[in-house]
Amino acid sequence: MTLDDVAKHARVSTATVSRVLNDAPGVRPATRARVLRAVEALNYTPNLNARALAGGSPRTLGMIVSNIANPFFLDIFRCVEAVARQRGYDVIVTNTDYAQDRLASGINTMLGRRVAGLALVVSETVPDMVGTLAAQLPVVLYDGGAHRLQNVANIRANYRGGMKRIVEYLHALGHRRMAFIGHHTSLGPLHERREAFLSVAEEYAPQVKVRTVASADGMAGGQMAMRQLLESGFRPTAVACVNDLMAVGALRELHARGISVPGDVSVTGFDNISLAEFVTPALTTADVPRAEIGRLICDALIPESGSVLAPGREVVVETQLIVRDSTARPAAAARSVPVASAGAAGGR
Amino acid sequence: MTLDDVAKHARVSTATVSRVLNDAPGVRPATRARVLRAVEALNYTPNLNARALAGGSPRTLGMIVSNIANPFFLDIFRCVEAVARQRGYDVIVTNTDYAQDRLASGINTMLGRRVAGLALVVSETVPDMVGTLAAQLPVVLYDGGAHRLQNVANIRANYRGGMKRIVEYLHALGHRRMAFIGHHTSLGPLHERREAFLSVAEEYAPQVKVRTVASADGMAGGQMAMRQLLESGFRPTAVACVNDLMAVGALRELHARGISVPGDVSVTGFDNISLAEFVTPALTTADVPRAEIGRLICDALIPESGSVLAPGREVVVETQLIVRDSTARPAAAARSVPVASAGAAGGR
DNA sequence: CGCTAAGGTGTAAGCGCTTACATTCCCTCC
DNA sequence: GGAGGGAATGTAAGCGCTTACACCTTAGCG
Repeated sequence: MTLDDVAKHARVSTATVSRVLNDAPGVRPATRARVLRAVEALNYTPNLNARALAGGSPRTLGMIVSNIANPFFLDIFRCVEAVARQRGYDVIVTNTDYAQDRLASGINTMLGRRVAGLALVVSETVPDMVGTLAAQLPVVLYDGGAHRLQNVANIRANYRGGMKRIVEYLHALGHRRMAFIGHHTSLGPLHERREAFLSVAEEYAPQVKVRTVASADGMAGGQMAMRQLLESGFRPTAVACVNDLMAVGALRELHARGISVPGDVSVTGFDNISLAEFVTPALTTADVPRAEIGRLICDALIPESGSVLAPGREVVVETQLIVRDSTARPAAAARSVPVASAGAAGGR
Repeated sequence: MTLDDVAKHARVSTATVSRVLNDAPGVRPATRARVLRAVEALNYTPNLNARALAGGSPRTLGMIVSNIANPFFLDIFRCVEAVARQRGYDVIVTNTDYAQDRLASGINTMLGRRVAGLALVVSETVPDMVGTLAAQLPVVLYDGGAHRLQNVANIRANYRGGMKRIVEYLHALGHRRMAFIGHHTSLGPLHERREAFLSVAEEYAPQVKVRTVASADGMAGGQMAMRQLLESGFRPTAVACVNDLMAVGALRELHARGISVPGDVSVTGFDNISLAEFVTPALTTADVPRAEIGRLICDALIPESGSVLAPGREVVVETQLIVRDSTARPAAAARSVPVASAGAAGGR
């Protein structure tokens, strides 16, 4: 089924059919109706490849995320999709699993598809490619960290601020031995959260002892990290996790060992994915507004929208502390007895 | 950057460049090297649209799922992607949120992109369109239910069998008042699970009392359904949920009301998503082998692979009961006394 | 040494669409 | 009634690629 078939059937030229399909002005209603009828009758589906090739605006957005299994990324994707869809775009997504080579190949695929714009919602190092990339199409970077670039729009969440709020909250509750559970701590933006944790904790040093561990992103990773932490001998009264998913894993390990949360140990997450409300105990976390991020991404990528976000500019979205049931004052015993094994003061 | 540029740079014709890029035989190694160097130098990315248009095999698979926010579907997607990727294909996915019109538009988009094959992993009614669809490209249907079609490959999980095993297991534990929590119970395959629950329960009638409720798919829906169930006055000692995600929501509601699981009420899920292991208590569920499903989908869609799954054929994958901590014998009181306003046992 | 047969490489015809430009049509107005 | 002017429609040139086919080497053989 091609445009030509439709044109013949409707007894018009391909140009007219094309006009109807792209609802361009200047087609007599009668003609338009005839064409639409032909389309219907022939069950015609435009060939998107041909359309893209011929230079019609592609109306497809590309998005690359680090870990689509993490609901945080998934939420962003869904928000972007919802907004884009509403403006007549669809979005194709690809996943890197934090692997840099997959990022590169993902970018190439997107480029090859000639997407109208590309959102890079990844934590891993963005190859130099991105520099030249921005010359070819609108690009927006979420969480680009150190790789923030001159000529692309940058969105980032104030992770430092959020983590600071979490640590201060824990400190205010009376916690003096804290740990941080992260993943891929070498990657820019993830590194930042760990740094934020450490530097805020340091403000309270030497009063507050810290320790950090890392594992793979995900619930299993969180569980593993908590296991390592506990086996290290360090006995934190509060554990801050780099994201909610890992916190859920951490919770699991604590439960398995009969350590009560928040009775014995407080746990915090980050992101405020919907799961955070559903685990037991419900997670204290920092909300990262995915809907807003999604909207910003679309604004930056779709020309029609009055973009607030010019290339080269950076928008910082704020996080918000959400207190639920996984945090509480440390047990009296823990508060008074400083415990010697707290030797391993964190990273650095 | 076009093929032409590369050709000029390498001082060959576009045909030769194309041959190199598709590693077709019959290019002198020296020439090949020169072309590759030019590609490198110019940082050339082939235009996938043009390639698809020109009739090269598309090497892109399409997949449509009902609810990508449900890890079950996401897992299938990831498995399909992994296998496809390994065979040089990439896959684009789109999401219907159980809406039939979005299914139709998704199919059109996929068709428009001229994907090499299309996997329909949806619960909603598949429009007649599918009939003609299969004439155009390889199509595989997962869970097509009643809409199983003659000319497409069908994969389905033995939900009935899995549900039967769950109900029998619960019955064997001594449960005599059971409920079922579902969603979209009008949709074929989802309807099937509810029916399976009811018919198995009926075998034990009138000894076993049942009740079913439904809400939206997802944790919030599960919570809502459980709330409705409890407020209805019916006091089941066991609740079977249509999937793990809803079970997690149900768990939450029980916890909020201080009803202990499995002490007061047993809960089961379905699918065995990874979250099922991480919630407290860990969910008893039925494992649906997503990896196998993913492999079957790829086999059906990618011609190279020695497809076990010819069009028109149906493959049934088996489920397996996974017993964890959310099920137990009903409390003695519940077994003898028909009504139990379960005392607060709650957390921990 | 000339002929043939491959193997390498180039040429050019599309693939299905969009769009600038040309053409036709139908009114309007003098 | 004919000229002028929009509005409606048609024509055709690509978009970047693949591929059948033509062409030109080169090597092998008699």
